[in-house]
Amino acid sequence: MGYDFKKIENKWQRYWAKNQTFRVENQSEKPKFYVLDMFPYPSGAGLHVGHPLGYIASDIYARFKRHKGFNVLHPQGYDSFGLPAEQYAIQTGQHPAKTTQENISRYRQQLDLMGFSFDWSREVRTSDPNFYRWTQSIFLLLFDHYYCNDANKALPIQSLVDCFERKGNSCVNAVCSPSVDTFTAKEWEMFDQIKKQEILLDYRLTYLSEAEVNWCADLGTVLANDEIINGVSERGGYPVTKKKMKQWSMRIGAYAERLLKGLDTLDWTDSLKEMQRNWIGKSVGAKVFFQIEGHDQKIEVFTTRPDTIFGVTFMTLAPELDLVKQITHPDQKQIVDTYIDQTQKRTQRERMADVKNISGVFTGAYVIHPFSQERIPIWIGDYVLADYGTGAVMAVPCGDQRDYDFAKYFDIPIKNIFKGVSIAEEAFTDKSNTVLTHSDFLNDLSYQNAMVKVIESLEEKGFGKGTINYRLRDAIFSRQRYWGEPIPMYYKDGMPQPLDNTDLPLELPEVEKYLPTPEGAPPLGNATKWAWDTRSKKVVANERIDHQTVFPLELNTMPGWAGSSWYFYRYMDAQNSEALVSKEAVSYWKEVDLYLGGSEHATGHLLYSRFWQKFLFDLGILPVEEYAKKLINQGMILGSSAFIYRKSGSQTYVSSDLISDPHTLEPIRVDVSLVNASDELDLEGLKKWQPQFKNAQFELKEIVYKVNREVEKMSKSKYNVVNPDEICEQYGADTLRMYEMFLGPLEQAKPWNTAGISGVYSFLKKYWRLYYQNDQWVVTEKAPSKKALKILHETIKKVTYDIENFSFNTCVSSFMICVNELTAMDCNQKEILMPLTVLLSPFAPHITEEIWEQFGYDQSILNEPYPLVNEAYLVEDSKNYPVSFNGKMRFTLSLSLSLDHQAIQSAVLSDSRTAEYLQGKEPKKWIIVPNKIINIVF
RNA sequence: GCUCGGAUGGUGGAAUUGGUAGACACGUUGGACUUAAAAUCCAAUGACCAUUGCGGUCGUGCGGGUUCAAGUCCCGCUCCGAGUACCA
Repeated sequence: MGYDFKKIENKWQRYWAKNQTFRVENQSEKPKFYVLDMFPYPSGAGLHVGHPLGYIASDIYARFKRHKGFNVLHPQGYDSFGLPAEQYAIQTGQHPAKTTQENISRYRQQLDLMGFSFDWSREVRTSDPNFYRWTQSIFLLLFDHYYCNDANKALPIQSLVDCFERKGNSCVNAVCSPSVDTFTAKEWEMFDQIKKQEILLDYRLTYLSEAEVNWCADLGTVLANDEIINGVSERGGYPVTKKKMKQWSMRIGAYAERLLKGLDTLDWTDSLKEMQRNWIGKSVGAKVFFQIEGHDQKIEVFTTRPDTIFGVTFMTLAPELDLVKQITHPDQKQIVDTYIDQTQKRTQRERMADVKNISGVFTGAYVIHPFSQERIPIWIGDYVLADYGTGAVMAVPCGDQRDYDFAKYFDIPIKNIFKGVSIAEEAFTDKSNTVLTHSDFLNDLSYQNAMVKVIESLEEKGFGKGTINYRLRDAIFSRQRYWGEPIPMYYKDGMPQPLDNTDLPLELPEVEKYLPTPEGAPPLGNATKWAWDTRSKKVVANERIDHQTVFPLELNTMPGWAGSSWYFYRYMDAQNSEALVSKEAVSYWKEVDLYLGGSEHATGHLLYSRFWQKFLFDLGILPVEEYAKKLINQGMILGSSAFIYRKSGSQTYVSSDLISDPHTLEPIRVDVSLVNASDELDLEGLKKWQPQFKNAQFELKEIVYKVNREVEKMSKSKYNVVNPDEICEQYGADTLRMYEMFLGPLEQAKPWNTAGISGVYSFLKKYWRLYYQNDQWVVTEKAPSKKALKILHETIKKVTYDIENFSFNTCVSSFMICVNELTAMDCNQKEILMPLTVLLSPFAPHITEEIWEQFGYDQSILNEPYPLVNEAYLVEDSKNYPVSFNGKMRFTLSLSLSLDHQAIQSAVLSDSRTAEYLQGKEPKKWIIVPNKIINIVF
């Protein structure tokens, strides 16, 4: 009997489940190692071959580390709150919890088929009340803390209250909303409760505010910046507009600098770190205040080029600013109002698509230049964004291209303040090579020197201040959805009040409908039992609301990233009902040693989770400031869609090798399972697949219909999904695992192509035959040859090195070479084959278990690096040997395993031919490249 | 526009980081075994020239440079991918 993968895989998967083989304890003599995957959202479509790529890689690494003697934590769970389950619920009325449960079961089934070594006893689900109870708890902690810039960490809000009572807020250096006014201790005492709460809300790390949000009407919810792509929603591609709403936000900006600095300590790819750096968007510059003519108020601008302040010829404000209406001159009111109206009507997408069109209007108002006292006209224009900086720009057309274009378009004067530079065509934006002129006290200074001097002067005269600005904006935390974590807040006198930690979890209420209410409230507004009784500490029916002891609860839920921002700590202690994770567990596991996931989370999950980490670190709950020192991004596996071509308006389809004029043809996607590896379409299958093809006619060149292929994202709607279950059925899980690794470098995106899988499959069959031939096990105790040992140890060396560098594709190649050579030598000694099995087992765990059962398991070999062959000799028949030039001599050496330079040197020197070339001279310098070439300088 | 990647046979991709370019696999061609098929095994396979020899020439997107030696390092381009986008 040959290699019966079905029998073997089935047997071991059951064995592992029954014996809980991969269960891991929170204490051990061994060193610990934590391998984490980004947990999946269990969608209704199930897994396709792209999903497991990262899981296979992490599983290989986890199994390898176990062999190396580590206590390995390798858990898995589900990010099970989310929009698709809710949308499905809206359409069908099925409770999202039910569909989610079904999807999870299906996922689990598929994951088990691939033989992953997860410790399922630690499974987490973000939608489980026992889990989200702690997500809510973290929310309450954020609510109960503020960020102190002096201590550079989060502190309890009570310490802020103490400070207000003693000295007011002028001495407080904390991160807060820009609207906060200064007050004294006395004034604080005089404020009523509501006012006090309002002020505190301006400091809390999670706060409620009237915010301009990205509203997506089709989804009925607010979206975060990273959920919008090209001005439309990431999910569904619906238009997004701006809208003002009361929203919970997270003061992530407080951590901007630490999030930026922390990147330097992380072993992540440069591109990913760069993405986060850009997203945080630090820019160094200055705030400058411009007095408005005839008003008390000043306009505050942020600029990175305060050195060009004498080049200012106008100001531009974002049309959304409230200030605009206050300062607009009556003569200009109509035109300004019309303009504001227009911009508000435009969606974000239209505004973005329209970058080239310059628009704006003059307000009729002026500011006074702080240094020159010149009158400077104030314009509004939609190239200025309300939510970056202060929403106001000091326009320097000679030094900024957008200001330049705006000035040219509206015929505003342009003042050149750069010596020896022409600005007739475009602005001069080069900072490295400037000399200022027409700039009063900054004349003849370079960029660097002028920056220092102007900021000094601004601060001295009170005209401004050196400032650092971040692009990173506070993250909106409210979602108008049902299927998310309830926010544990109730409302008393319009002010939010937290539940106690001991009252958690605040469980999701049942609702009749999952749509927003007719009044436009979020879906939780449909719940009839959604009020908080402060005496019984229980959720009670809405009709009992009396605003004395029973209050309405918050209707918004948390966004998708809430649970995923800390789930990896829950795995350490998943059943704990006392704390989100116990001190013992967290001090043992500490942090994730290897995190694997897609780079699409660069500015979402991977940033938010770092923020929560730093916050919980400040509170002493977590022991480290960065939870994942090492991160690998697996590349996406893409689908290879198949297209057929219909003649417009007919039922005739033209084979792709006959196409001459593509314009008369409509491309139509067909299911890839109907197409073979040579791009030939199964016509009978197609006719059965969809009724529209039943009476189709085909124009063929040969006897087959050829399709065209195109690489795109794998998705059900593109009919290009390849299912891992089918591959497991046909070739087995071990083949699938190895083939996915063999496909190419882990981090690279690549199209799925089943064509090459037979190579890996025949490798495993060949491997099996090393142990099992003619219906019996054939491994012997005979001593192996030196040559066989060399092959083995070369493979151990190479594969060990490659696994540690996540180069799994070359590992598979090394295995193939090894088995090919061993087969050719007819090699079946136990001393060779057993170590090989240990080495291969992370990749193909089922087949290797089967072999261990027969011959036992010996891991020691992985910890003994290539001890057996360590000598060097010169290749006899090398055509290069020896070559002499310019006083250097080149040799070719054999024997890869010798890293011992002494051995190599003595091998060379003891050769008679060497003496001939050296002619008695002592070698001065050796350049040794093992197994390659050595240079000797003499 | 800016930032970061990348470009190697018919295809996916190797190349120990400056040391025999094309490992390994797919595909293709030929052969063995079979009544036949499947499975398995063997051989050839970058291009061109010579194939009555062993061999030779060119070759890692393009153009230069450094070096005894460059796919790899430096300078200047071209094309492709990803991220980001009026960020003042």
